[in-house]
Amino acid sequence: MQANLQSLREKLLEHGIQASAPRLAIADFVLNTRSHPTAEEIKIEVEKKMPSVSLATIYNSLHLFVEKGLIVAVKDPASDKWRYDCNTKPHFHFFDEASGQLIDLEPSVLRIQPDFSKLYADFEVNSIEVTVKGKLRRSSTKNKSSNERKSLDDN
Amino acid sequence: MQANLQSLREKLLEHGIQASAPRLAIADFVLNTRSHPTAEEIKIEVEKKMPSVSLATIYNSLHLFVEKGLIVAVKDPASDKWRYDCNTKPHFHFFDEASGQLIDLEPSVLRIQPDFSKLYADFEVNSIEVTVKGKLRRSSTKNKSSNERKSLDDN
DNA sequence: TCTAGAATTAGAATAATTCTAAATCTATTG
DNA sequence: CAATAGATTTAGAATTATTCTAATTCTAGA
Repeated sequence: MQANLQSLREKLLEHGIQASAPRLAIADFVLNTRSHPTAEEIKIEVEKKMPSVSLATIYNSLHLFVEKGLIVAVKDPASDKWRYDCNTKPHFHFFDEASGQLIDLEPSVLRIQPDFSKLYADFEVNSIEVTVKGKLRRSSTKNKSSNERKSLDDN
Repeated sequence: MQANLQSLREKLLEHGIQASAPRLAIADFVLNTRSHPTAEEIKIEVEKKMPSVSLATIYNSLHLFVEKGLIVAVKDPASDKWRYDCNTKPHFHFFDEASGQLIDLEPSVLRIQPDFSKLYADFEVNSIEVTVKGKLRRSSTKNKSSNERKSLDDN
């Protein structure tokens, strides 16, 4: 991540976020993992590079990132924690009831067809959130890579 | 509810739940509202009839009801609270971003078509949870009745 | 009526998040 | 380059929903 520190700074600026050392460290981790980390998990990771970082800064930064559309907050289906997702494109989530792991699902795995006359008569719809719950099959390829660092050309 | 106290007792028994005064009072409220109340809201209501009830009993009873399949727990999309839903049939939720209100949606308002080859290759699916977010239209009929007491023949 | 187990209770404990107020940093201006 | 205003960060306290604990009360059945 040393290599793309400059591009990370630019990405923050593009989103109207003033860069600072803690924000860069937080963004560097959260934008490059698929693991949907919690604030506490992000702190543990950021502390490795920046031992002085406080939890309040983690929360401040995450709130700002969410507000500016850099990342998305997702409520963990099982615990009372918020998780942070760098995938801001429309997608669904799979919740593995065995491990508690949250995994992104491409939009193509589900087609959602609203009955417009029923739904839109009463509601003005902004978003549709879908969480599929169940168990990961052990042989899954998605399974193996889901916690890895994102490759750089990935989005 | 005086009239159907006996049937309420039977309903608990059918679900393997031993009836007690607090449990009957809690069930009487939670099974007869569409408002998806929180534990605290349930306590306020139950206290009107039973001022001695403790929050611990509310939680104990709700956990038991959920475990026995009498009701369903739903995480509030905005706050950190659990809400309790007497509708145990498959359905979706609408979250009104203006009021914070959670409203049941009949399954017919959305058709969900999983791409079986993509989804079931990697995952064993137990449930699909859908929350539609947006704003209630002011003229909606659902809107007006959504917090009312359920009519008795309603499920 | 007795009793064992179940249910209830008050209040303490927990844990994620938010708040507060002081300290530090940073960008900009003179 | 120095001064400064505003932004950022920080430690630690506060908040809040929920869970835990241990004592008390209730209840069903012997």
